[in-house]
Amino acid sequence: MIPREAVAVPEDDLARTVLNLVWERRAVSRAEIARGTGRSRSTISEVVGRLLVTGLVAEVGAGESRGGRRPILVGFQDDAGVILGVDVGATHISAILTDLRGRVLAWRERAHPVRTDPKGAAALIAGLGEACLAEWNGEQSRLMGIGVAVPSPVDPGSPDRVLERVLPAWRGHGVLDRLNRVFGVPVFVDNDANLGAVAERWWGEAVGIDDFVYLKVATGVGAGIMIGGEIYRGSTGVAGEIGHVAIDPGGPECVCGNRGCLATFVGTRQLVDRARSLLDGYPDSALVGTELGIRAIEDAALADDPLALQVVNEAAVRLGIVVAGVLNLLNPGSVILGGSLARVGDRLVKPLREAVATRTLVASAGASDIRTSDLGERAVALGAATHVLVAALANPQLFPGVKSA
Amino acid sequence: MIPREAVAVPEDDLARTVLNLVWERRAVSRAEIARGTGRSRSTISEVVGRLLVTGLVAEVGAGESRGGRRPILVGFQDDAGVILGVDVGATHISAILTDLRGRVLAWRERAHPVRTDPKGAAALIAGLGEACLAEWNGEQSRLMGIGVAVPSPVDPGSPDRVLERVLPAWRGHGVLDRLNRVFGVPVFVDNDANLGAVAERWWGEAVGIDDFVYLKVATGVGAGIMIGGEIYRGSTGVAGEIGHVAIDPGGPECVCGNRGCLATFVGTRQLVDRARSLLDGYPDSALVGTELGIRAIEDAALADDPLALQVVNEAAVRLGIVVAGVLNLLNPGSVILGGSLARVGDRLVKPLREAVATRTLVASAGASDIRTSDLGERAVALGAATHVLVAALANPQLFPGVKSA
DNA sequence: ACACTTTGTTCGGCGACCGAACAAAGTCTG
DNA sequence: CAGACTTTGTTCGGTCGCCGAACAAAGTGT
Repeated sequence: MIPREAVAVPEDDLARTVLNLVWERRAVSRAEIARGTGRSRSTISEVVGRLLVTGLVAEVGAGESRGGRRPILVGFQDDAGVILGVDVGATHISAILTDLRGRVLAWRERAHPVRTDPKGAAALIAGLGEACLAEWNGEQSRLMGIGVAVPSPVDPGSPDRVLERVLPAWRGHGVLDRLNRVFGVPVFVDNDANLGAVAERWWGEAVGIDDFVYLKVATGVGAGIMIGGEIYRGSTGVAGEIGHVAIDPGGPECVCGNRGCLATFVGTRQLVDRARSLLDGYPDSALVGTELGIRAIEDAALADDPLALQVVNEAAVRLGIVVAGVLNLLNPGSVILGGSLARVGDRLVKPLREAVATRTLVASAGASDIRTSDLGERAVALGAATHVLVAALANPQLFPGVKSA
Repeated sequence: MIPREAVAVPEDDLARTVLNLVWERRAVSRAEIARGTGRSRSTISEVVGRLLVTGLVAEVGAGESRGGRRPILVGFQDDAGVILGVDVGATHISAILTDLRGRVLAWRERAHPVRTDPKGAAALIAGLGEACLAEWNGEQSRLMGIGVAVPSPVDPGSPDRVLERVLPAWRGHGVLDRLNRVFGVPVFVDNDANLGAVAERWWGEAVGIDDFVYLKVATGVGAGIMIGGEIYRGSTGVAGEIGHVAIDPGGPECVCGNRGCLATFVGTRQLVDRARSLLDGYPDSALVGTELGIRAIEDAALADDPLALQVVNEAAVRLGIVVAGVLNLLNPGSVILGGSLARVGDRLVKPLREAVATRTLVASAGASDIRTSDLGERAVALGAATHVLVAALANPQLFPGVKSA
């Protein structure tokens, strides 16, 4: 529709600043932009003029008068581009298509043994992505980029686009290159917990919070650490890999070789095993005689089944030990619980808070509230897509139709 | 000597960049600066010209030819200003005077009951500062600013210059205002562990490391967290206050109300108490019959006294539990042990490393080496002074003789 | 109806920065 | 050892981003 052919908005610092301001404020007048950026109205007028032809912003009517002529509102065009987010989990793969405001345009999920069949996973990712685009039914050329979440650390030096040495079994399979070829857009990768944190920071419980920790409790346990509004990856990219924090010196041996790691107590497999071993003590539990699965346990907990609650409780206490350490060390503004276990809500958070209270200073514990995510199972895929949006807002060349001069 | 009267170098971005480059490279040609900053030689020539008249940089001879005319080296003048750093400890106050390269020009220390006598402390700080300046015997007008380390969290929103509500007993005593009035220069404040980390990052074991944790073990235990080369303070300023991490659910009760806090095991008081209770088991120890003090224990440990080594060992294991958590969570490039206990060196680090090894993933533990500081007892005061240097390099207006146009 | 505000545009001008040109002072080659 | 080539640092005219003043348009209040 709109002729969008490599319009010139180079690495223009001011144009980027204005674009970000318009995104944040959704619709804002040129005069307001001038005040917000400290530039003159004449300069802003010129910059906005260049942004208008990219289609990323548009004049969207008049605003309220502030005692004089009514301002022309310049609004960010959320539908100027779409982003694909992919969540590669241990057992499932899901894909999400969003606009530039994080709205979900399409979603697809499929179970897949990711670790043992990387080749099939690559094909499945492409397929789910195609399916999302087909469901959306828009022009494919508006696809800006693809974000991929992997259940594994990433290289902190070059977390972008590259990276094959993530999943050991995936080495050399060129999954990302393939995605790039199939869809013809840049591909970004990061750790799943990190991207869950991104989703919370932009659309969830952590909006406006610069320092917080996102705890993903699903197949495994991992933390995404946001510091100063940016993902913190550590010196070698394994920051937040808290599955192997030792919380019980006399605990069971872990695959990592140590004893009593958090991962020996919390995680899909561990909770199911624990529930099974408790079955005899809870003959009235709804879980007796069923095929035990994590989903069933979570559902049972939501229905206040005593066995399920006991399992959740124990997990909460174990998590609480680690969360207490996090609070004392990092003093985050918030701790957000995500992953499937977050579905049980207060049944997880309440005992966790209690465990934390006995292990932290009032000053640090009081400052950060602990809550569950409400983004649901799509959180990580949404975060993956958002990661691309963040990259584009920092470097508008990634937006469709915006090219350097 | 040099007429230095408010020469014009405003918030000039380029001038600041050039100044920082010259500081880093110590002496560098204009052409080299042009290459390093990406500006043209003509532009750099003009900027350097303005910097020369401030006295912060000077032409310091010719460099090696690279196949053509020999370059004129522009060198940073380390003695263009001096900075006062003050370490307000729990039992001692010390002051240090440094040049702009962290060289110690003078040092003074005195025991003082800081918590119970804030008024006297304020006078003592001023006195020690005056004494340092007198020993140095230079023009007082070259004093750029004062950095103060306090054994208490600071407000993350405004860690600069202000802040009285730090030490409860110090409230409203206007110590900083008084310093400002007496010396007529800006005063900056921060937490002691944070400033210890700053010292390590600029002059110690962490030079070139962006993400690391500094652990100060002295009267109490505290951590300074450096992330991306900047001090991380947390959402309410208590990040790094790890004294009350619970490491032993069955441990002794702590003043904070919880049980088994790190602070109940490690710290001057705790180590001395522990040594006393072990005396009976070590009749051959050199510490038997002496007046037990932390310094004596440290000295004994350095002489391989078995009792002292046992005390250090136990502390190392306790610290190791917390360090392991830090490594798993933050994956820092390094963990640096400071404070008086760091004096014992490998006798602390070796058992600590062992304790850490059984509690961390190979991936994170292997990446970050754990070592002791070699900055000694002056580390924190040095860091306080360095904090002012950092502020000045970010905002050259703070340098003497540099004013806005 | 009038004075006053606010918005958005036009236009002349300032200043930061660049590139070309040049002199000075080196190195390298035959 | 002379001549060709390099590199440095300066000078100088030109470009470009941004500003401020001025203005028309479109509001608000009395």
